[in-house]
Order: sequence, then C-alpha cells, then structure tokens
Amino acid sequence: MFNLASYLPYLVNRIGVRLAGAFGKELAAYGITLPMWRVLAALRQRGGQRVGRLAEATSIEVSTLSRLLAGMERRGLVRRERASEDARSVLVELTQAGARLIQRIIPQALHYEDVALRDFDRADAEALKDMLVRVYDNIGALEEEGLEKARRSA
Amino acid sequence: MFNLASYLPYLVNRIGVRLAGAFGKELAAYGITLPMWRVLAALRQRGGQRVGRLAEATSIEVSTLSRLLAGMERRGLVRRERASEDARSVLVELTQAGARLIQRIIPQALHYEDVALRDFDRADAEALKDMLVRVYDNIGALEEEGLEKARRSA
DNA sequence: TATTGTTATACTCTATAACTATA
DNA sequence: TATAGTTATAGAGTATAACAATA
Repeated sequence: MFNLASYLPYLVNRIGVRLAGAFGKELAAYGITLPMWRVLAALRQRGGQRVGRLAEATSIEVSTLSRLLAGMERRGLVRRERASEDARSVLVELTQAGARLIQRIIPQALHYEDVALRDFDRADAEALKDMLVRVYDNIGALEEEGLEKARRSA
Repeated sequence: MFNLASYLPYLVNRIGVRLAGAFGKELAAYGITLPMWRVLAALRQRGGQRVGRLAEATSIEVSTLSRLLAGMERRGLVRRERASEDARSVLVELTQAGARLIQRIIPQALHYEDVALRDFDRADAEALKDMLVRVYDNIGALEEEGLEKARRSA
C-alpha cells in the first residue's frame, strides 16, 4: 500500500541529501556553501538581476537570500545597488572576483552531473531532466490551486 | 557551456524545496515535521530497527536522528530500548499512537505523489523512479571512490 | 580499541513578522 | 496602501567532536 523506497518525494530527497553532502564538501575547499554556489551560477547565467528574481532562480527564500548576499558582498563576490528604474528593488551583480570563482567551480559542478548520470546515454539523461521539470511544474500548480482554494474560502 | 536550468542537481534541489514546502505545511497540521514523517514511514514499513539502520533508511544524520527520536519519544510516537542481541544498539519501534498517526497521513502523502506525477502515465512514472534510483546509486559510488582515494593517499 | 548512540556547540536555513524605502 | 528588501527572532537541521555504554 505504501512503500517509502519507491515514493517519489523520498527518492528526490535522498538524492538531494547525497549530492549536497558530496558537492558541498568540495565547495568548502573554495570557501563557499551550496546556496552561494547557486547564487553565483544564477548570476553568471542570467547576469545582474533583482533580489526577488534571484530568489526564484535559486529557490532560496528572500529573507535567507538577503543575509546570504550580505555575506557574499563582504567577501567581495557580489555587488548590490538600488535599481535605477525602480528604487525599491536592489540589483545584484557578480564582481570580477565572483565571476572568476564561479568560472573555476563550473568544471567541478559538471563533473558531479557526469557522475550522477554516468550510466545514462544522452537521450535518457534528457528524458530524465524533462520529467523533472514537469514534476516541478506539477507541484507548483498544486500550490497555486491551494492558494486559490484558500482565497475562495477566505 | 553551463546552464543552471538544465543542471541535474539544481532540478532535484528545487523539487525538494517545493515538495518540502507544500507537504511540510500539511504535516504541521498533524504536529509533526517532514523528517518525523520519514521516520514514521520507515518504521511502519520495515518494522522496529536500530538507530543506525533508521538513519540510512531516512537519509538523516545519526546525531540529528537521535535528537529527533528523543522528541518523538516524548510525544509518545516511538519507543526506544537497548537491543537484546547487542546492547550497544538501540531498537526503535512505533507506539500504537505513532502507528495510528502514520496511517492517517499516508493518504495525504500519496496525494502529493499523484499531483507531482499528474501528467505521467504509469510506465513513465516507473521509468522516472528507476532513473532516480540509478542516480542515487551513482552518487553513492562516487562517494565510496572518493573515500578509497582518501584512504590510498593516507 | 572499535562500534553504537547520545550530547554539546556553533553554524546555517526557514518561517514569521516587524521594519525601511520606495511607489 | 502596496511592493521590494532588510533585519530580528525562534525553531529545526548539519557538522564536528567529545562522551558513554558496550563489544
């Protein structure tokens, strides 16, 4: 009736734990944490962006992100400044040091993906990723439905 | 060269964050946390077991698990006693209250899986789970290789 | 000595809400 | 009033190491 070992949330969680443990230790050698790595990667890819957008891109809570950015700014990895168009927002950008650091780490990160997918051919790897995107979207849709239900009953 | 949005560890992590957020809130209504739910589910499925084995089954650190179990014991959900065969180990079991609670929660848990896989047919869902198991094993193999490398160089 | 758990400490992430600054 | 971020606080998880009990 219920089997933990084939329960999707559990399967996803244990991979997350294992990856975070392994890659996190490697990142420690560079003096950064896993959330910091995600911030650097998101900034590298999509360029400077507002804090809110960065929170979505990295799946990190805004308040958590704010303190994380403060630490990264102290370490000279990112720069924050009020946006000119809408002075309520804050624009976050990579510094040169941050850009250099993420560039050095990317090969390590790709190595982890290679290992995780070592016995997958390219088509299967793509299929897996596509399915994971669908799963993510499905859960997001659930949340929105939940919110609407809450709104209707309020 | 590097795309966060198609990077496997990121795809897995964001699903984990989203699921933990949604299901965790539901569990709060029952007065338990997500790690507690995993402990209850593991105990229900494989019966009473040692703390170490429970740690593996749930992907929770032993020291974290120990304190978690202390709280669950205070709440009357589990029972701990020294194992008779090897008195170094501690056997953890569900109490009747714990068994009743997990039984009530299982339908909710299954609902989350249904939503996450809402647009998957049965074969695709199975394929996805099989791939996730392989990914988990691959990363585990990496860790062991890393340990061996460390051993050899030590 | 090695193994199984427990406990202690310091650190990080989360949830929540109060607060600041804009709009 | 509403939105974007920041800050504060309390709670929970993690890493590490010291410790207790047993083998």
